[in-house]
Amino acid sequence: MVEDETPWLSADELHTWIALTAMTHVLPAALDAQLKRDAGINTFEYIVLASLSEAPDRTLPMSRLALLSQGSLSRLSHAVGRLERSGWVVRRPCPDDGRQTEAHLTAAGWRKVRQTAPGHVREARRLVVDALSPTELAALGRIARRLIAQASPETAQALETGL
Amino acid sequence: MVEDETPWLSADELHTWIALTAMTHVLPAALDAQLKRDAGINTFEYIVLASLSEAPDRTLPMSRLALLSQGSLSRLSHAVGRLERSGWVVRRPCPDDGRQTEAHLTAAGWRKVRQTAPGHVREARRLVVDALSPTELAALGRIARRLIAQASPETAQALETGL
DNA sequence: GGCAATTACTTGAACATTCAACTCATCGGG
DNA sequence: CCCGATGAGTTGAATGTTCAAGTAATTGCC
Repeated sequence: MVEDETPWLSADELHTWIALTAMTHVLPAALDAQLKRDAGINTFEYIVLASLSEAPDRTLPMSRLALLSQGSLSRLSHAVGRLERSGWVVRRPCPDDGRQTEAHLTAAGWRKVRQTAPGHVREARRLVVDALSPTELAALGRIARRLIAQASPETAQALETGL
Repeated sequence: MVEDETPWLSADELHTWIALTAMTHVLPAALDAQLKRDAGINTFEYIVLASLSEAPDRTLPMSRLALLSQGSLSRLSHAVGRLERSGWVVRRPCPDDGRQTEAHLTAAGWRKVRQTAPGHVREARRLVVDALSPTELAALGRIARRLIAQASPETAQALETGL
């Protein structure tokens, strides 16, 4: 605990800071609410389903899925458990490597994604993409990538490569 | 469910969207981790303590505190319960209105805030305020307020007035 | 070629948040 | 002045997330 200058924020900085924290709270909550209301799943589960739907053979090993969905393996394991109980995903041992488990999107899961995606994208447009000018949207993207690099270099790395 | 054009995102829009969602995930997580590590409390509890510390007599009715901290009354009630068990807050009936409960920051709670705030602000600077140019920061503030207005008009309203 | 790490996951308990139900106080007609 | 509606808050169960511990397969190295 070094005894340095108190690094308090200026009025302007504070104003922005408050808006930023409110945004990081309100935006995910709105997306989550839309998904729960219209599809009965939360954002994380949606991302899992969507990631699988875009994978070759609609199948991914759990560890790769955890990277794509930006969640811990434990969180993913619980979530896939729920999705499995709903009949949207099945788990099976990976042929190549006995340690790995692969998650596969079922036909019902595929239908679920197809049904759910449009509403979700519509909400993303309404809340963000169409609410800003193209210039602002691009600026937001640059700023977001900068902040991610600062807060979580691993995530920044994953975004650059893993797309 | 209207059968309109599929409203999918362009590559650029998608790129920005992914960065934005990653940011709204990674930034709160980093702040939360710092507080848990250094102070043993989560962000919500910190905001509650900080709000009380700036209130007249370091006291606020629960409902006002819920507004300031942007949480439900139930969430607040549970959180204040924890803070009370730690000895940082006490609850007492409000003299004017028997329905209300006021939360008051104890001396220990005041010390806790004083100890915790500098590290939190330092992290806020490191992750955001000092990571962007003043121009970018201002732009981020404007954009954030716009998105809040879109996703949660009540919150936008609260930010304008309730500061 | 055996065994100590490491990798890939799962599990269950602890914790936080939400949701619905409930209590208690006050307000506003009739 | 009483009684239904509203407001303020609490509570407990259900759900989701994290955390620590555990299992099973595989790699590396001596």
